[in-house]
Amino acid sequence: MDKIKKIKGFSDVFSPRSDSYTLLEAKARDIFFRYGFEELRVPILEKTELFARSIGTETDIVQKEMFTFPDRKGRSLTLRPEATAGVARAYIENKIYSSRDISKLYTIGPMFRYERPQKGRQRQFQQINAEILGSTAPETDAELLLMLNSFLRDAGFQKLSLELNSLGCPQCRPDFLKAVSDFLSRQDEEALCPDCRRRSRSNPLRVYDCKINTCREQIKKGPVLTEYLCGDCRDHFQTVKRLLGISGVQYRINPNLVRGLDYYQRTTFEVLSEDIGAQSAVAGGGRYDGLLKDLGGPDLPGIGFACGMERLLLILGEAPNPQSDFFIAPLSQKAKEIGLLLACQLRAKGLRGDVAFEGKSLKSQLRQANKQQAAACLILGEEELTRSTVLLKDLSSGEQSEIRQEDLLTALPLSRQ
RNA sequence: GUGGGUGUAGCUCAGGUGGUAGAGCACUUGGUUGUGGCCCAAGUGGUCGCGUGUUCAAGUCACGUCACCCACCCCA
Repeated sequence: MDKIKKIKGFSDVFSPRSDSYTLLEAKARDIFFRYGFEELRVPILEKTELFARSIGTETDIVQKEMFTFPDRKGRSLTLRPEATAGVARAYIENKIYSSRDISKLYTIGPMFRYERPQKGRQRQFQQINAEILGSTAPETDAELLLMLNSFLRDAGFQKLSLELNSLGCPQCRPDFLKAVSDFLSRQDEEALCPDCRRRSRSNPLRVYDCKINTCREQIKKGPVLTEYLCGDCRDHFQTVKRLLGISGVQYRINPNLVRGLDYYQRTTFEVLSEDIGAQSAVAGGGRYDGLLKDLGGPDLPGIGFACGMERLLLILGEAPNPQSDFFIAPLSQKAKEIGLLLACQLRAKGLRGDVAFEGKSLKSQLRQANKQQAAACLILGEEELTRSTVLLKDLSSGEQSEIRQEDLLTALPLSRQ
């Protein structure tokens, strides 16, 4: 029989890696709670049209990166490639806006993109998402970034950098796009790389993001986005920058920061790490004021970010194995019963530990206890049973003493505090 | 979708010019009729990714195929 193997780009996560996820999630929940956010759980499967309409039919994500398939009745479904579309859909469908002006929502879970896997990129990956719906105030942008910053710092990330840009709005961006197109069409085609020649027609803004030196030289002479921002966008961007400044958040303006989802406007940002390979963005997001309306909802604004857990954990490295408080080594059949009952009592008091039921020698049981890094081994032999005691061996000092079973709890050394 | 790299024990890897497999770690047991970590000894464990070909003989050579990794692209 052939073994069934997992599919490309998916992974099985065992402890201690799985513990790292839990810990990171817990930190996010704690910070987000303090910022007044509420958790929203949305489906991971949606109608394909939702993503096509929100992310944009011409984007790479929709064109070639989605897990899309027909259901049993022939309707096209897609495993979500990002969270915002589903959150927006849920917000509209449940008319959340009718009972409150502002909604602060977060959601944590798996996303799916059909890409070639590499370091920091798998086909199923875990994201932490936060969205603020219903406010155009630049203070909202700043607050969201402050929260992201606070979460990342709390989780222990030091060397990350924040890049910021404004993409303008439907009033001013068309002028800029036209200027870019005009500029590119006036350039010598030979000066651009083949990709950029294609981009200059399909998605001119992307040319600004090209890493080829000759393209960079060319685009340096091109129109600058910030000079095309309308008054409102300029003020908005200015305020966001000022608020970040007075809050002590370090950031860098990156006028070439173009994001791959069509719904973004005005504020966009990415958080980058230098230490995790080519896929360096650990978080990213921006404002999407037109999205809800485009999805058939009310004309309300929104802003949000997504945080890639695998990429963050790449920086954090391996978590230590969890330790336990006790390991019970019974030396007879009867002792296994007593051991089971004692373990149950200790666990009821909040301690963690195992009982060995395999009937192995004391020597191998102690080896096992040591391997598990248990703080103490409780030996239950014939002599102990007749006296209703246990032999308590402290595994770090090696000292042991015989104590009464009812005194166990107070006598145990603790592995963790 | 396009490149490049790697597939040998549970893990990390050795195996000049072809002669059907090794180390370290891990695991099990023993060295102590009931005592871990260090040490010592023995033991378990391999269709050498898979297939075809060349050959008396293939882990080693050729072709194909699959998987994984890294990068491009794109993004969390």
